[in-house]
This record gives sequence, structure tokens and C-alpha cells, in this order.
Amino acid sequence: MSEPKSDFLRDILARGFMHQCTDLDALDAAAAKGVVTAYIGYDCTGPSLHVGHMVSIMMLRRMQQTGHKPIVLMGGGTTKVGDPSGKDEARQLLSDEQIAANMASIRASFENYLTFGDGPNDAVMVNNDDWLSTLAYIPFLRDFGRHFSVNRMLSMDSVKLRLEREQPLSFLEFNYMILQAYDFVELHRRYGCILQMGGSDQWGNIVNGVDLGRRVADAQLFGLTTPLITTASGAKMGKTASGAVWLNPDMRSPWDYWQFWRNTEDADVGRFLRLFTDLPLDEVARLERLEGAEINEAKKILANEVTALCHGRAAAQEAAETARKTFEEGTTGDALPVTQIAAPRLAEGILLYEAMREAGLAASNGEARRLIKGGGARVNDTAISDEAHKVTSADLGGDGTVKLSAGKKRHALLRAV
RNA sequence: GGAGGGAUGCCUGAGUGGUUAAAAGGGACGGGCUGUAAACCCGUUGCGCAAGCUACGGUGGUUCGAAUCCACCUCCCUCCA
Repeated sequence: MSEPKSDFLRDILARGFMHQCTDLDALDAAAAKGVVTAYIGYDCTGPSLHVGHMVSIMMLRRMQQTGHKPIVLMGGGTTKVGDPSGKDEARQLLSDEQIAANMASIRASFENYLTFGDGPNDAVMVNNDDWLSTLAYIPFLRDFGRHFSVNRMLSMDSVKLRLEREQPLSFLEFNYMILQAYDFVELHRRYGCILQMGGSDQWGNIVNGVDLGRRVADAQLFGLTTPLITTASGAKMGKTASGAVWLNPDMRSPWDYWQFWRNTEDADVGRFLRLFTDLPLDEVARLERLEGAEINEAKKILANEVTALCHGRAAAQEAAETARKTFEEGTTGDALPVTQIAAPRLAEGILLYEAMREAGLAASNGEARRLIKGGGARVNDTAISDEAHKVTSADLGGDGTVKLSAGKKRHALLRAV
């Protein structure tokens, strides 16, 4: 297409959110003309979203900022069925209670990225369980099932791959795409939603919804997918030693979250700034041009901005300040995780490896011992290689804490109580 | 329904009665070099202070000794009907 007419498309194209779209020109025209209502669906399979969901969350944010209306669809109903896309085996089925608990826990994250309310471009959050659970089987099959060709369903990637590998695919999962397609039509009916977005693995499911909308509602619906984000070294983004990078602060501290972004590879900085922050594009371009050690400034800005969105400006500043003290001055900051230790115990002396385990720097005593033996352990920034070393009250600094480190980046504090 | 094959540590994947806490690679972690980057080089990678304990799908058995042999069970794959 030529230069997009709508702010929305111009913005997301420039920022690298676009992978595929069912009809870019028509969508552009619609977005230029008025408010577009669009939705993205989220599974409730876990208690928190993680960095892998960030592209789509930011997509909703960009929509809202360019004057459109985002819908967050919680998959309370579809999670009961399980999306077979990209999976070798059926997921374990979650109980209703688990799904409800996950949904409640996820909900809070969105409030940091979107403005919810009743206004014309305020975001809304809905749960597809509201309409899916009450569907009557026979009427549903007659009204909607007849529009799905099994021949075509079998050719969809999500199904085809399973069958080609001779992996089992239950009839339950086979229905997932029908339900997702129905969601789209239902959201169109309820909210005038005309666009579904999602990750590139959702393309098939999204297109089904677009087709169904044309058939049963005579509506022109649109689908748009985001690219799968990998790091410049080719790794799937968001995987670290401690597992996924969660957005909920109780599952990953703001400090850790800030560190995750601070450790971005050079080659990814520009791309991530465009995708995951609100910074204007000319500012991103300037930061991206920095070379050598200077690019660290860009990484700090990236970490600040992304953490501020997720955990608030104050938490981001605290993390940044702690990082500055920890890495640039070698002192400590307030955002480091603190473990309480009984004062009498500390007075007697605690074996360093036990202290490290208790502070969460090692999973087992053995791991901590190996770390010490390997020269990766430090007490108050002094390397310790003696396995039998004890931490005592004498190690307490002026602020009443001892700083333990595993490697150069992982730090924790012990506080005597 | 019949005949074969398979299930190994975070993952892939060797192995086959004792020297196997289990080759190799990946990943991860630590060290070095740097810029809290990448690449590269080196080390570590079940639990336990230790004696030792647990581990090769599950349950029993054979044996001085089993991941390795036998029986049954579960799940998966291939071919035939």
C-alpha cells in the first residue's frame, strides 16, 4: 500500500507491529474514517501474562492512543477447550476455579497499559465464557457449524501439524477454532468490533472469524497479526534462567524486570524501543544510532520506560537507581531483594552457601557451593572461594544489611532482625 | 483385532548386566575478555557437610549386582486388517 492515511496504521507499521493483514487498505480507510473497535484474546492458562504477550498488549495501547477502542477478551470459555495451535499435545484441562483465579490475576496487568471505562475509545474487558458457556449445542451447530468445512479445518496449520506428526487431536480441541471464530462474530454483534489482532500463530483462527462474519453477519471484518519477536541471536524472547519474564510484580520483581530489559542485546535496542515503549520515533532513531558503550544509555532508557509502563514510574526509578548504585558505584540500592535473618543466627555465623540459598541466589546448597568454588560468590563485593566461609554480624554494613552476590548481576541483601 | 518398535537427566540423544550420577550436543549458570551487549575461550550443571540417598515410563521378579534381563501395566510410534 502507499502511505497509510490513518494514524493507527502509520504508527504500527513504523513501529514494526505488522506481520499480516487481511485487507490493509480497507482497514486503513476504516481507521481514517472513524473509531475502530478491535480485540485481542488472551488465554487464562497461567496466573500472569509474560513478556511474550507484550507485543499484543502494546498493540492495544497504540490503538487506544491513536483514537480507537480496544477490547481485551479474556478466554474464560475457550481456555476450557484449549488452543491446539503450536502445541504437540493437548494441554492439561484446568478447573473452572483455576481459570477464574488466573483471570483475576491477569486482569490487573492490563490496567497499566490501557484506560478502561465507558467512553468512546475507552478499553473494555470481556469474558467469552459469558456467551460460550450458554450455547445450545444443536442450534449452534445449525447456525454456525454449517459454515465450517471440515476439509478446510483439516488443512489449517494448527490441525495439520498435529495430524502430520500423528499426534492425537481431541474433538474438544478441534472445536477451538470454531469458538474463536464465533467470538469475533459475537464481539461484532455486541460492540461493533471489526478487527481481531493476535500473534502470527493466530492467523488461521483469525481468518476463520473474518470468514464467519462475512457469512453469518454479512460484515466486513479484519484480521491483523503481529510478528513473533525473537532476539537478535535467534532465541525466543522472554526466556531466562528463572523461566518466563512475568508481568505480575509478585512473580517477578520490578528490579528483575528492569534488569531483563537493561540486558537487551545491542542489535535489539531500536526494535524493542519501537515496540515496547511510547517514545517518539525520532527519539528512538537517535538512541539507536548510539554506538559502543554509549548504547548503554539507550538500554537504560528502554528499561526505564518499559518498567514504568508495567510497574509504575516510581518502581522504575527505584530499579534504575539501585542498578546505578550496584553496577556503577558498587554499593547497594533499595530495590535489591531482602531476606530476613534472625540476628542471633547471624551473630553465630551462617555458612555462606546456606545464606545464598536462603536469599534465593541458589536453588540448593550444592549449587551455592559450586558457585563459591567456581569463584562466582561475593560477600559485600569481596569474592569468597572458601566453601566453609561464614557470614557473621561483622559483615553487616552501616545500613544493617549484608550484600551477597552470585555472579556480577544477581544480588541480594540479608537483614538481621 | 494382529505383528513389530519405543519411553533415559531442563531439552535432543547415546548406552547396555558391574569401571554409569549415566557419552555427546544444546540450554542454563559461573569465570575470563568487554559496555550489566554480542561473539569467543575456560569451568560447572541430581540431593546431602558427610556417610550416603534418590534417578533411566509404572509395578513386581531374576541376580551378589539391573537404566541394561523377565512378567504385567500405562502411554506413544510403525506396518497389516
